[in-house]
Amino acid sequence: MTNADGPASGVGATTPGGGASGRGATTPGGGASGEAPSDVFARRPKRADARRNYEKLLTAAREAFAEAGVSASLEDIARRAGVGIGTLYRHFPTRQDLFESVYIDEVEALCRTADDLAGQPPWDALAGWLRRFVTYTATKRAIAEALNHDSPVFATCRKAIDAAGQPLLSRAQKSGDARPDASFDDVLRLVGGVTMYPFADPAQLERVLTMALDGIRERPEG
Amino acid sequence: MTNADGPASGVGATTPGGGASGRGATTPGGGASGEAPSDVFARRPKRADARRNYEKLLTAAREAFAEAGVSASLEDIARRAGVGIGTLYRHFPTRQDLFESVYIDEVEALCRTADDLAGQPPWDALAGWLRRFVTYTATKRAIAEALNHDSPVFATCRKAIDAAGQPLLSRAQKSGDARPDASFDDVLRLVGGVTMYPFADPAQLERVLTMALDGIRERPEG
DNA sequence: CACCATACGGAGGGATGCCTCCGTTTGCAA
DNA sequence: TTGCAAACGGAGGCATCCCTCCGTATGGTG
Repeated sequence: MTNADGPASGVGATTPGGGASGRGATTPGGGASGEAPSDVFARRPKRADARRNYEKLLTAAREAFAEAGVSASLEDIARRAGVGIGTLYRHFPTRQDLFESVYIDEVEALCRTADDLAGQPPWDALAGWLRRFVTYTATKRAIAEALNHDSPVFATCRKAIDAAGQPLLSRAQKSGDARPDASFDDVLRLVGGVTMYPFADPAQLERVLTMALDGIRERPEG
Repeated sequence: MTNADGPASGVGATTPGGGASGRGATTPGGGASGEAPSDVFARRPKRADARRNYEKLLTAAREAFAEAGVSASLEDIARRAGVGIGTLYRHFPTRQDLFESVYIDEVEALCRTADDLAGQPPWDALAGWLRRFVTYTATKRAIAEALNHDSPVFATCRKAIDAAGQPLLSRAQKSGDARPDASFDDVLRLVGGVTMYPFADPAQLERVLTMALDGIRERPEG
């Protein structure tokens, strides 16, 4: 797995001292109980009903952000999830927390697919992962501009994506399939941009994606 | 001074007395003015102070949208422009009007560059125009998601862009420079996506743009 | 079963934004 | 210079959202 280590489980639990929104309370820093964090990101609640509501909120938030963008009303999200507004705030003290949690879910799924593709030939592995990356950006697009890019969560996720995808690119470059003068970040920008606007026609997505991949591919001869 | 003109033309002149934001319709029957309107979009006010404020508002709006996104406060925009909120509403009865006006400005500039490039070799002309297109999308990005895609203004702009760029692509395809299996819309999506996120490093923008253009280019061998 | 820590729901105060309305100012033509 | 239509500014009513607070409900354990 890509996660090298896992210091405290709650990467983005609550904003540290300096931050605004002086809540706190939830997920107290002192909860050093002996749980084995399965990954860096885990921070699900433990009681059954709480966990259920947590999931419902996450789903509702994903939908709401996709539909209404980053300015979706939190009260509407609570309504969609069928819980009270208070419950939303307990789980996600700030709007940022909600963004981050939705985002983290996506990143985890994306990183997992890199492992699944490890056995493929270099170019196929890279192309396959980039295809998966496109669906990731489609979800991310809605909340990207509001994600706090200085947040430690964001940095951690970015590192996880790099760790998952960078090897695939390097391998394809070593084998001569991918052009050598492209950085990993270049590639992500090119491919990620493809979903800037939603596609009505899946066939078109396929065509555009093919063009993007051709742009990444090494040209046959000079 | 000496503004020698004032043809009351325009796609969406100010809403008539009643109130509802019924757009369009204008299309003055006669076009009795002696001047040939250089484009379909013009709808500037005629009195000097009004025109001045109109421009100030447009500039302020462009800035505000770029910074704060589509949900920028209208009152803040009026403040930036140094005019009262009432003035803003007189010129732009709805938020959509403001979006559209900013957008139209950009489209006009983009279309003009197509003419400038007409004399270039096929591929150079296409590539040059697509480079300009990138800067257009950078501005558009902020307001794109809020633009009413059903608006007649949007449709008109889209047509104008097609009319400006499509010939460049066709020419490059006929000359064998651009791949034949790419529609104009495909190309715009690929290139436009490049600016999904702002670039800190101009050199990187150049690299990614090169990759995108390579994806559009016909591959050397068969 | 009984207890209590944990979680829940939603009313309500405060803040902000949207948009209208109207008294005042100003450009410009006679 | 004068008169008036056009444009201006901003107060204020209404709507919405954010977030807190606290009484109530419930899961899980002894």
